[in-house]
Amino acid sequence: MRPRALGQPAQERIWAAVAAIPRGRTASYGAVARAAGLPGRARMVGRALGAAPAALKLPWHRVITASGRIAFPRGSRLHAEQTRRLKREGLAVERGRVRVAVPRSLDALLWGAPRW
DNA sequence: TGTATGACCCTGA
DNA sequence: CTCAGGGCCATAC
Repeated sequence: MRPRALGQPAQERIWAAVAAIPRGRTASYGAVARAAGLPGRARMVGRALGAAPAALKLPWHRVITASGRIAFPRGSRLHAEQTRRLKREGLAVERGRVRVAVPRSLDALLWGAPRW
């Protein structure tokens, strides 16, 4: 028996939750954890993303911290990469902080931001 | 077996 | 807004 890292099911639920984040929207690590049935385990989300096979093509860039910031250190390669991808989806990113560029509806205004 | 380390979060000061 | 403290838990050493 091969030691299952992190517990297969949990990791896969996290991947599924991330895959479900709509384009142009974001979700916090904690929100993804809750959506995956793992409340309080936000750290596991980052770990699962790092371990995710590239073939899954997950929208990992749509996952940010609860405070609306990019989790990677400023100046790091991944920080730049995530910023680029978010901007390409129409989101405004300034100093590592993500802001809704253009709210498309009242719903977006009321329900926008991190939660989903 | 024990300690350290994070793609985190929440509360309080 | 920042900072510290405590919680979380799979991994690495």
